[in-house]
Amino acid sequence: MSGNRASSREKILAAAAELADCVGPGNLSLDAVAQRAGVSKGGLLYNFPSKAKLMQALVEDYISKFDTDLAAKSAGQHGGPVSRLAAYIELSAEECAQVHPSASGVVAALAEDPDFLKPIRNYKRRLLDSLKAESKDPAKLIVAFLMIEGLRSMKLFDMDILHEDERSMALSYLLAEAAASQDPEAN
Amino acid sequence: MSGNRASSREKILAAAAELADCVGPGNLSLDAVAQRAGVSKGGLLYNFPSKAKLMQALVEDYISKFDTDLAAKSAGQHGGPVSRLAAYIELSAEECAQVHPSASGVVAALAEDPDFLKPIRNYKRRLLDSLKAESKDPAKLIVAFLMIEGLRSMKLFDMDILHEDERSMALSYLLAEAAASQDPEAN
DNA sequence: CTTACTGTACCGTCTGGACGGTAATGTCAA
DNA sequence: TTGACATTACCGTCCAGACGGTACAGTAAG
Repeated sequence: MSGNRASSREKILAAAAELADCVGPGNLSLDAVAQRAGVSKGGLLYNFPSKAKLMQALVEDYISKFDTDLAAKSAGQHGGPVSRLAAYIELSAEECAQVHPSASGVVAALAEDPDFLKPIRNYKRRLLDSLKAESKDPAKLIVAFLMIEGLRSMKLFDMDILHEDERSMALSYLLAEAAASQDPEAN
Repeated sequence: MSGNRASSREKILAAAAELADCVGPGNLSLDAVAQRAGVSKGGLLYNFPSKAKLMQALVEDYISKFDTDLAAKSAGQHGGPVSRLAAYIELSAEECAQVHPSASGVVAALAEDPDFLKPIRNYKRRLLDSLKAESKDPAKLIVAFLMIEGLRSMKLFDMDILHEDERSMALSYLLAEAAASQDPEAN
């Protein structure tokens, strides 16, 4: 019955993200995380030797999950393979539709030290570059990318002011763009 | 020679915003703010009876400055009066061009407690509604609004990954939309 | 014997904020 | 004009509590 290293790690990461969401990103304490995760503080520090490492892991975990999902969607997990832009748009839309912002841990990392977000910055830049390479209309790509960024930040920072019809309007615009960029005849 | 209440308030607010920018939003302490502002901690607490009030003031100050600038630009401070959408786009662009993110205090408030951002959410919703009332093409308004939101969040959270040509591409797209929404013949 | 913890005790540091003081600036009656 | 009192705007000190992190003894499973 004793510990499974991997499952403890995940429980702790999940607990940290949830807590950050409900107590506020700046008030994330190790004691609280340990309690929420159902491990002792000693156990927490056994898995993550410092708070900084926890934060780093939170961010890396978020990125790797997003990247895995993106690859799966792009490869055509349900339905045939789609363009990466379409996959990116759909995935972002799904993420924004979630009730629990899955990236609240990321915000906690920001509160602790903005540098923790550097991996995300790098990931985003690489993603944008790879999308650019596949796109025929860079201007429209930038428009779509910025819109998604806007949508995501609103959700993440609990600033979502859009009505349902406004959001669906934005989404249908994005998906139409993605389809156009994918299908040579649509232009 | 003794204190001017108003100037102390402003010095403190400015110091808090600057500090939040350079020490990280979560590490904003009253002592540090007091030192930076050139007042004692007691003096700080006299002007803002608690940290929460400071944060609130930071956010309100940011909103009111933005709103004042928007009104001035819209009324045609330099050049004739422009549409509010055009003014909004230009103002946001200027804000994003700044080296010092003028809203870093807002991020500090977020770190303390996400609820401090509610006034901003309300302001944004009202702004969007008023722009909508003036717009002939709500879909394009939403696109523009989301793009600006994306641009702003990137700047604010130090996630600005766009190259110069990409940013200017986005800006020229936005300004073209603003002009089109203003000038009935351009459609 | 090792891995993966639990649990407790503890330390040094930092933080918000309460508090008592005080100099300068009004206010106002005599 | 002056003295008495009130208010404003701040200073400097102090403190209880929270926090990150360490140390270490114990334990249950494989």
